[in-house]
Amino acid sequence: MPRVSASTKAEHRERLLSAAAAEFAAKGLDGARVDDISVAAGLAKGTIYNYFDSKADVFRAVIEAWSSRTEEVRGEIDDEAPVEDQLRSILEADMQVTGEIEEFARTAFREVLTASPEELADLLPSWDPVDAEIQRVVENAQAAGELRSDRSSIELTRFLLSLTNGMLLEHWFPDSDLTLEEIPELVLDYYLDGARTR
Amino acid sequence: MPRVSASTKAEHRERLLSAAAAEFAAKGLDGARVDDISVAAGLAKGTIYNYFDSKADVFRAVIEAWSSRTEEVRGEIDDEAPVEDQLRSILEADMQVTGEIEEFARTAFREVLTASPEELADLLPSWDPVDAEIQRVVENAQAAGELRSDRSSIELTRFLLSLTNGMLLEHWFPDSDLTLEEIPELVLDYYLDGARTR
Amino acid sequence: MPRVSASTKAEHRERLLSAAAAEFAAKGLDGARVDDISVAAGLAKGTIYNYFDSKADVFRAVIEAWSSRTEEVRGEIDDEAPVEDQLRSILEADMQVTGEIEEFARTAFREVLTASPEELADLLPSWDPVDAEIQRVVENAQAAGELRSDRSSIELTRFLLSLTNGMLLEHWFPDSDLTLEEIPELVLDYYLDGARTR
Amino acid sequence: MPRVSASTKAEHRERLLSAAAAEFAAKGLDGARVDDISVAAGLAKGTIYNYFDSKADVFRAVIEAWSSRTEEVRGEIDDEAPVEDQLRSILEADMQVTGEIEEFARTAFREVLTASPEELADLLPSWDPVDAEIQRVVENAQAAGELRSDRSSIELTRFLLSLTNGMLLEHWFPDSDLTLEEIPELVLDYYLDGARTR
DNA sequence: AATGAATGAGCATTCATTCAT
DNA sequence: AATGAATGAATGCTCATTCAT
Repeated sequence: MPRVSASTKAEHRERLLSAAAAEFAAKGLDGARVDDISVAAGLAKGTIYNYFDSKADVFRAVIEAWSSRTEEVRGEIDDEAPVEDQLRSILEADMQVTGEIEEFARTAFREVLTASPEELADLLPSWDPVDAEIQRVVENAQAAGELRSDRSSIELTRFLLSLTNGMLLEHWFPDSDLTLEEIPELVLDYYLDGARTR
Repeated sequence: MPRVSASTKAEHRERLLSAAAAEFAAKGLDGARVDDISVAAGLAKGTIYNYFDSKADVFRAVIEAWSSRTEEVRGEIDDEAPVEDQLRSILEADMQVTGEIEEFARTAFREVLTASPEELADLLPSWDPVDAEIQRVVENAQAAGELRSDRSSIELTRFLLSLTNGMLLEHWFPDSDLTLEEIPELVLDYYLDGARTR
Repeated sequence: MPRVSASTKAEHRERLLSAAAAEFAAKGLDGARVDDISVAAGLAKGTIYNYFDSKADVFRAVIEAWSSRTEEVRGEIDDEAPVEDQLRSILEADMQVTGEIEEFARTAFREVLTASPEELADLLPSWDPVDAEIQRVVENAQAAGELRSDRSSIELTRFLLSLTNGMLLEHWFPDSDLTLEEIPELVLDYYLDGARTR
Repeated sequence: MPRVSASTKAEHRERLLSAAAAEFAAKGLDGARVDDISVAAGLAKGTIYNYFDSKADVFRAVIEAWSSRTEEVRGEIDDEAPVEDQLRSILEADMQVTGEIEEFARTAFREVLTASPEELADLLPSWDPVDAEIQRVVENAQAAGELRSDRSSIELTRFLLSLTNGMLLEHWFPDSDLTLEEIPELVLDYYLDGARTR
């Protein structure tokens, strides 16, 4: 019989992920110390290696947890609602989850800008550059005539993602007064109507 | 009498900055090795410390050089031109300079996302969150009725910066097919007109 | 009632010894991992500690098994045969057993050269420096006038052992083309007649 | 100007090699700690890495020093002398040098028996299985009719090397009473005349 | 007996920075 | 100013062994 039950093991894994998110958030990927994560999770320094292969593996697992959490929170999108509302609920869910792991998210963003693609591949299992869910909403809206059709759905999706990511960056700039909560509304406004006088 | 003339010293400093930009670009801030920078500049490994106090100091100096270069390239903006053209020339100049130091820019972006504000203060001399030049153009355009007036010039400026930065991020994502050259036109289109059908 | 029968236990022990021999052979004493041995034997990683006290204890047990096997294979020596034939059958039996555990034998040899005598004592139960069986054959041959009598039987025995061990070493040198099978004949030739012209 | 002169640097290297030989001798290759070697040489723990790339590199360097020392001590061989005398002076020189680094030699022998060829390649720059100097002497002696000609010079050289190595092994066996000094004479006697009654 | 999670000592290597020359 | 040897703090990861179940 194992020394701890499967449920204890799962709990330990949770605690490690949680401690890791905090540690990465506070110190960044390079700055975080594996031993500290393990100890912060209430385990001995080496124990984390019973759960993860390496520091990069821990990082990857935290990202995955974030990703799952996002899908979970997004929930179902109502296809019949105006594009505005559909996008709003997606953006709000995203910002909510991002807020939950606020500081880790910043670190994760940071690592995407890692110098070498090889290292990056080590950190992210895969990176789907276009968000499928958003693209679906965009396509429907184009079909319904709500969004421009002179740009492909991929292009319009990237526009939304770029704008959102840019806002997040802005939010993370030192001394920024842009809060996470305002982002969805701002993004929607700018995304849909642009800056030109109508 | 100094052992090397002032001009030699200036040249050594240039070479160090140049080597540093390349090294930071290739390996990131953490990954770059001070020794390598000094040697790549044709000097002995310790010599860089006669020019800079620390690795962070070198980084800061590279950023400053980049910043100066940006202002230099932008040149004068024609106040009378349509807002579209004014913004285009700013964006094109920015992308040109970014292109010149492509990889370093990515690293610099990355470091702005550093976990702790203290460390960041160590890296960046100051960080003016809103670009004054762009804001001026926006204000004029609002006055001329070319841009919406229900948002402040600060807000519209941030919109432009966020979108541009988001596009840069997109450009730097692994396997992205978005090139630097296309960014100004895309940004302008999205910025001015948004995604909604007109 | 024990949870496994005595015969199951004996079989587990066998499997562990066998897996250990393979592991030590492939990785050496230091390189071998206790966990791997246990798992390779089809048991859980900690189970090996129900059979052996420590890694050194496992190693010792493998050596003992090898030693028993050697005696078993040698069988009876025909006292009446020429010394040449007696020695040949001993050497051939030894090389056969060595061949059976080829790679482990190399590791065992290696460990005999361990730096500290204390560690060695931990690894080998005892080490009888002169092989009694060979010495008996040598003594008989001296009595029969077949071997020189100006050297003691101990000396002549050591000569044989040194030469054989030296050949094994040679066989184990990287890129050696000396095979185990040729060793008995070569050893006999050199041992009996030396290198000088007769 | 460097902080220490070239001669100081050379001396440091010597001290490191010396400390390394002692450390490897006492603890074996695996057991030796790089830090300890550096500190034992009177330098800070990291300084050894200014002289060598890795632990394996240090080991290699000690082997090379041993090898050079052997050539140096062997000196010139008198081609005209009887084969017996030529071989004796080679063997005596070898045993003398081996004696000088007695314990390290044992460790080096041990590592030649390393399980994997790749690791070995990491330790030894190259391994010439037949000693050229001895082979030359053997060839001359065969030409002069002093040694058997039914075996190639390579074979007879290997015979000598195997016997010598076997004796060294014997000498290193725990509780052996065979001294290094006796080895040359014993080897010569056995090598030339074998064990059979003449 | 069997299991396998937990433990924590142990270690090679890196590299920013110092400073004697 | 330039040099480059010396320094030593710092850390990811391994693995023999323990022991609760």
